[in-house]
Amino acid sequence: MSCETETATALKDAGQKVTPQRMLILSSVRHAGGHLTASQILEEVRRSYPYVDASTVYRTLASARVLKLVNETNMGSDDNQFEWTGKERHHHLICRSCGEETSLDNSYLDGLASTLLEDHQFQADLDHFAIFGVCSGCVGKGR
Amino acid sequence: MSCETETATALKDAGQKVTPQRMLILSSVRHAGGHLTASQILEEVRRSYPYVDASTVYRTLASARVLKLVNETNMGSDDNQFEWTGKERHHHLICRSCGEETSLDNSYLDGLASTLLEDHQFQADLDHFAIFGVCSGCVGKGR
DNA sequence: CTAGCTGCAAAGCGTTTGCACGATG
DNA sequence: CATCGTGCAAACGCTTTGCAGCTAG
Repeated sequence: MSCETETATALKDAGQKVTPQRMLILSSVRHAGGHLTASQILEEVRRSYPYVDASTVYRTLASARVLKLVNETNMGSDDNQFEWTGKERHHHLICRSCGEETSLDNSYLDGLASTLLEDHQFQADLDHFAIFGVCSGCVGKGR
Repeated sequence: MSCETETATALKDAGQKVTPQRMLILSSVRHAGGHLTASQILEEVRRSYPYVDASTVYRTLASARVLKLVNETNMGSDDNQFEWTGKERHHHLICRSCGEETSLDNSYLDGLASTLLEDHQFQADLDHFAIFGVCSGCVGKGR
């Protein structure tokens, strides 16, 4: 089953209609291989289908988020970013200085999650985390 | 030295003027003992000084942030929250279900910080972190 | 055919900015 | 008295909503 068929099936299973706009929006997020802001998605989609409205993008992303097809994260800037929900959970190291983003394996936070559960009976939602700091390159430059 | 004197001194040392608005805004954050949104601060300040403008609050908070008197955090909602920068670093557990906030000692993230530095040469900025999840009470209720 | 998606336009919300007046040091 | 902060109003960017028409199932 191709990516597109899979996405279409997910929509149908949820009782939602498959429209060209939705397929473009979801494809764009899926194949970006990272985070996109809503406006980046809009821009991307408009390359192949110029009359898509911003509200359609927001509405599509909102329902796709409910279906767990995409997830939304605040990466520090004013507008949130969306990305395709892959199988593997992962996190991000974001450099405050140069903006570089590094993926971080989920195992780094497994320990923390179990400690929080033990000490605070708190089920931490550590599926997708953004950690800010300064990357190796920028530390070297004394920034 | 009282809280107010200390705040005033910090402003003067930075070459900024001490005005009643600033003192009220900073006092309000300082004594809240937690996070406040910009509009909560505005509301609070207007109780004693009704003609304060929202822009003044934003401008004051912006310069106070530069002076490290306050810090700003995105707690998941649309508008950011401010809090007084205390001596001790700490984090927050925020319940996705009931909204309850628990403070978390910094020690929980010390290990993570050193691992990130070792493995990725990444100086993580883990001074003030918001961790989302489900608290003990809400887990019990099956939410 | 009918539910629900789309585009358009307008409004909503938090935040920022330009400007002239007023207060601080 | 010079500088900087303030209030006011307007602008701004992102997001949401109401509505009429259209389209997928």
